[in-house]
Amino acid sequence: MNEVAHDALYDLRHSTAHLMAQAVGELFPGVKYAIGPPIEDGFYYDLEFKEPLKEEELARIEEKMREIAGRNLPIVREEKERAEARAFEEALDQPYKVALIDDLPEGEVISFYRQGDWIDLCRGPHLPSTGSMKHFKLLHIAGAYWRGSEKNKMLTRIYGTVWPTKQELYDYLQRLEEAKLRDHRKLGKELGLFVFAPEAIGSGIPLFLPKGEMLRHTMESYVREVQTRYGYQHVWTGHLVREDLYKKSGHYENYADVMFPPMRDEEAGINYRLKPMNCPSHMTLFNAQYHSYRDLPLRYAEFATLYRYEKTGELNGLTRVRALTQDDCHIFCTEDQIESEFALALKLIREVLTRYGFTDYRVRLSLRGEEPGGKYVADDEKWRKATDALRSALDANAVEYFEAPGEAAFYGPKADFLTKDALGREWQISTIQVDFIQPARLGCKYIDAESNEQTPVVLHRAVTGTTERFLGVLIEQYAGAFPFWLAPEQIVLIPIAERHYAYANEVGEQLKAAGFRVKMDDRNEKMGKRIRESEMQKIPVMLILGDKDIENSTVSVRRRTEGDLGAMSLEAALALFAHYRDA
RNA sequence: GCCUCUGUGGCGCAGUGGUAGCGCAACUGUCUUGUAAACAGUAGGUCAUCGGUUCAAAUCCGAUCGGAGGCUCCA
Repeated sequence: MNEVAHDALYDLRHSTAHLMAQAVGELFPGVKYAIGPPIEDGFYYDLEFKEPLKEEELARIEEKMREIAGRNLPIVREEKERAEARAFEEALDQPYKVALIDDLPEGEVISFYRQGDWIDLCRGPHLPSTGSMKHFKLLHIAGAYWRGSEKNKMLTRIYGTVWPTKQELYDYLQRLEEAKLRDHRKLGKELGLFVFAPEAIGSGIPLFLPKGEMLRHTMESYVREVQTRYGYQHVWTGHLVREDLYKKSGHYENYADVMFPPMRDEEAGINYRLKPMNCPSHMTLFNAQYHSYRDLPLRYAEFATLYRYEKTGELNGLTRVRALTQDDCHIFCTEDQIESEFALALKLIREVLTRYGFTDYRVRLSLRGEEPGGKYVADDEKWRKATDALRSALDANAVEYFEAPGEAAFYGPKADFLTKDALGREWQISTIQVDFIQPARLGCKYIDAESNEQTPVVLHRAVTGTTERFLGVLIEQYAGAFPFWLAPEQIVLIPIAERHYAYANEVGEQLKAAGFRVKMDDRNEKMGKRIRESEMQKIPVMLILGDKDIENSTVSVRRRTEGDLGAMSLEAALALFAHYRDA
């Protein structure tokens, strides 16, 4: 959940959540209240209704809210003793509030806020009265588990937004509309990048059209080139793995239900799994050869398509799929090398994210939860070492981060890079993880300077994370208008009439020879129409070729969104495009 | 998986009880084009699927499948 600054806007949103709760209470007597906090851009309230709430009721609730706001009720704080507070909520038949009171630490003041005859347990603060809440809108209904646990009852959550002025509300709603226009699922269809075919192929498995695959290819080539430059070696480990390996590594215990069902080789009595992660495979590769301390650090990288049986409700366009391609890497090193290897991985990640124009990300240090046990491997000493190593590496590299207990992998803590999609949803892209556990479980060894066997530490690292998700977020970031180097079609040739086709082909061949991705649009359509469609397909450069160009041996360059750049020689155009490609 | 919403030709949409319509795309023809949409014509849909209510269902009800927004999960 996003932390929200405690300011005037926070109070407005918090108070509007109360206003909504009061309206709901008047319209639906007997409704039970859970929690209703302000969030980024708005607020919500979790409620338990006797009957399911229909979306069309939101308008009625809004209307009632306006009426209550119109009464301009003063909002008054009241404090009660614990026993009194508890008895009060019990008398109101508000079990969630009673539970919240029981959770409050001893000695804490228990406060309530009253507006008219409606009252709610709340820490506050709030606006002085209901009259100043004017510019709000209820957005949608969702289910949400009480206390965020799927073991608990599902409550009804109503989301709303509120702003100090009418203009700000309008602007916000406009932003939401504009965000929908850059939705990667919509753009993927419009630009012909990828499709889903749930009936034929299955849910959550994207199929890439030629332009989408060109993007994938460009992205992969680029990362491969960077990784090679940073001393990584690329490996390949296939798609099927014996199930036993995951029992050894600990993945089976934690993720059996997120793996696709096993394929059974009856004759050999062996179960195979579609590979859901690479670590055990890379460690098996490591174990296939003897290693001296001189070999370390050893960096195995792979672009590997993994299969995870994500629950249907969790699938989301390209950002959450069942077939995902990770640019995964496992760095085998000594404890002494952790910090320098982390720094190197960090440098690589920053270089790549910068190339893609990603500046808006934050770093989460994902730690083991408060309560040991659960999925986490129990070895306090190793966790302490791994956590210290990660923290000091982050500090040494002056990385700003926030800590998130309970977000670690079962085998160790991680530094995750999070970025947002068009709708403000946060997605993990890059990650660096420290693992003292799996190498020991899988028997990884190297020989140290004194000829003794040692267990290496493994850093898990992904740069773009998964190609599919990264591409999804990238499409939204650029609104489908990729920079020249990434654009699946970089240059489109538009010969004006049939007699210019031969010249256009000649120009096209020279551009292709220079390594550019060129498309010929020689359809029998008006030039204006072909320009329009190229603009909408977000092709960065258009070359118009007509009588004047043939006569003067030129090409007429049009840059998308910028318009006509005029005629120039092909040599000048090639130099210009080379400049675009490197920019 | 859970809650709410949703499913009409390739795409975007209209049609709330009397057996489907528009725009774009496609196809054919005419036009041979100088920087964001030439003109005319043609073809294309068992209204997601299955079942029910009704004289009659795209329309009402139920189930299933898919999609969306959340929740949970995310090696």
